[in-house]
Amino acid sequence: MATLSDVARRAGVSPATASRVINGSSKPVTEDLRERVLRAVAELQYVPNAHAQLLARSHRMAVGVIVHDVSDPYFAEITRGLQRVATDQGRLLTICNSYRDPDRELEYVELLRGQQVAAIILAGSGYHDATFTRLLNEKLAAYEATGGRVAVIGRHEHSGDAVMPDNRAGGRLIGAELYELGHRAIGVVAGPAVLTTTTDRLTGLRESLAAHGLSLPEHRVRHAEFDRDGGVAATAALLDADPGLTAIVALNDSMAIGALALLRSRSVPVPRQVSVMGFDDMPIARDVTPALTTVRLPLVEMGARAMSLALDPGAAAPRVEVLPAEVVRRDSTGPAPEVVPVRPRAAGSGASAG
Amino acid sequence: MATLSDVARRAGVSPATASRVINGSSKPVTEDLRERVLRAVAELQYVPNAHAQLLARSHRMAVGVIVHDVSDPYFAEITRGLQRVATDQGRLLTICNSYRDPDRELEYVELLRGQQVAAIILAGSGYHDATFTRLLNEKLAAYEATGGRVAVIGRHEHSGDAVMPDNRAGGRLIGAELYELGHRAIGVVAGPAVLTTTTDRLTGLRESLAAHGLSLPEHRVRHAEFDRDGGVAATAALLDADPGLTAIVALNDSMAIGALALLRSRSVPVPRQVSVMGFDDMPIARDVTPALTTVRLPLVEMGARAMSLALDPGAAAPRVEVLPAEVVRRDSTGPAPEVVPVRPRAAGSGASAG
DNA sequence: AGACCTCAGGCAAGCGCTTTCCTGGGCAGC
DNA sequence: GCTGCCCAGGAAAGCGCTTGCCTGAGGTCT
Repeated sequence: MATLSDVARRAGVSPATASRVINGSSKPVTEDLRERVLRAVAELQYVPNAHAQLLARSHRMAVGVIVHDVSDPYFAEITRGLQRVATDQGRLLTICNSYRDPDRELEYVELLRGQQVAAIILAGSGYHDATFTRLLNEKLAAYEATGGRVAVIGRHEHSGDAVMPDNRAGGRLIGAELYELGHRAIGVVAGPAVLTTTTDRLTGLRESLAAHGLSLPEHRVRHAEFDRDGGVAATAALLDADPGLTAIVALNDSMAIGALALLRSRSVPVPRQVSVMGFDDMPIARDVTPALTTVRLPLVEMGARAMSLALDPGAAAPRVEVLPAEVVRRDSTGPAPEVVPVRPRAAGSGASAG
Repeated sequence: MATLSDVARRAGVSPATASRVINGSSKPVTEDLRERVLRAVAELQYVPNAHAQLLARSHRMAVGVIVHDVSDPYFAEITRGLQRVATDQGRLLTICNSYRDPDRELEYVELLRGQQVAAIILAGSGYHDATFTRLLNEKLAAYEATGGRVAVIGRHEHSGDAVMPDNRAGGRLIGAELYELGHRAIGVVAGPAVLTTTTDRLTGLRESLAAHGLSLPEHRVRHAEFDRDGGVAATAALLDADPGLTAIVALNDSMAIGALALLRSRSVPVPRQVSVMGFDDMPIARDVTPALTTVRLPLVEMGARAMSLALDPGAAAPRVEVLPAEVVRRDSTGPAPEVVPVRPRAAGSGASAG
């Protein structure tokens, strides 16, 4: 591997001059020398050692991101937003998948700290786990104490800058929507109970149902993995225990897709017999059949905002931006069977604010 | 930021000893000192500077991966395979998205080289572009000359180790399948013509149709972006020009989903009036309606194999592993209308090897 | 009891780069 | 013609870590 000294030697200059030419330093270099250096670079196919540069330079350019899983569309969208702002500001992104393992999340905080990133962004639900939360906050505090910046997406446990999707309001919207359609027997396909996202959404749903004097008994809430197969399993359990359900709420779209798959396999007509609502509005939601009614979260925007917060030197007080959720009506919901709906519905699949 | 010297000073030992304790060096350290060092580490929340370590150490642990877009399920699956093998061998993965921009791909090769990665893996279609190919090969050769390892997935332009999905054979399978079902008026929803993946699959399809005396006129092949919206656009163009088509082949599943969406919006029954076949077998293919008949590629396996090749010091001769494609029959294909099918089909949605 | 061996621990030389500070040559000014 | 200034280029000091080599204390063998 060619080094800067090799280049300098070949060009007949000092490493200092070579460095200045290569980095376009403000210090002027004679045209003649500049050319010789550039020729040497080309001839040797020289590429600077990024680690040596980082070690020698003072300022850090990279930003670290910890998500549950980038290949999950929810995080893919958020990452798109993060990426956009980062690229605009000439920052490099290091993306880490925790695969919903809190320990791995802690490890990644250390790893990113070791990589000297300028900021760390934590995306995705927090955990109901006091020990973990304390440990995480300690590590983040240590990082911030040495000048690192931290921003979180959708986690209340951290006291710094945050972008918060309004999960609870989204849950309320679902309750209102289904109540209005006449649904009274509602089952919930929920993600792991240990995730705050799950409980927030559930709390909102409960609140709006309670406002109408309805409660959500425990046996009508089934927890499973936050993915398609979890949705299949939870829906099956729900239906087996309670065949009379007229609506199923999945606490994210992946689970909703699983729910639809199970209902189809059992030949349950959606929405004629059972309505299904999801959460997140991932891109695929419009392409399943029936197209999924869901609660939209501005995922790309959330990523963009979080990155802006992280890169902006920042006010003294922590900034918290709450982004609203809205209902997107498509074809997977309809009036509860045997009940006159409160409000007539169009058959189309257009979206509208909730 | 605490440094190793800080730790050493606080523990009352030399940096050398501290380093040995922290890295679990083979050199023995007295229990007493070891404890003091570890305590100092904890108290200072010390995390080693990864760049300094990489600079000081000789061996490289990270592996670089360049894909078109990880959030595309095709690459997400491949990445899963890469990740698995990398993790097993204690390697860290740096993932770069080129977003199908050849220039960005070149930049990333340099970037990864600068990061001193042990290997670079290029996943995703190559380009029909001689200049780019030459440039890329030059850069890769320079990297390999300094001990770097390179493996590619699905690119013939590189002469080293490679994992090749059998795109051409897959194309042939599609042709055979549709011919057998009686389809004679077939349209193709294709990705960008500049991608070798597109042309390979198309070539295979043409070959099998030619074997039956059929040709594929240019106006029945529409090129667009390799995603859902590209599928919508190309299918619309296809149908407008030729309403009598009985089958549509999409050269990947994302486009196929777009095709299904467009057909639904025009109320064209699938597969009764038009059959649709995809390519890749992404996970979502089974959850759209009708479930998508497609050609399965062992994506995870491809990633795993590529990583194995890249990490295995390697034979002198380049190793090329060709992985087979197989048809997965689901519900989006059926006999051509007005034609008695060559072979009767079951109504179920089970998958079976082709 | 003396010579020798063993082994824990420290010294210091890098890894490849950036950047401050210094040097020495060329020029203008007096 | 001499002093002083300006400026391009170089020397060298790190950045934070690893590791080969050396040292000196303790133990062993005769």
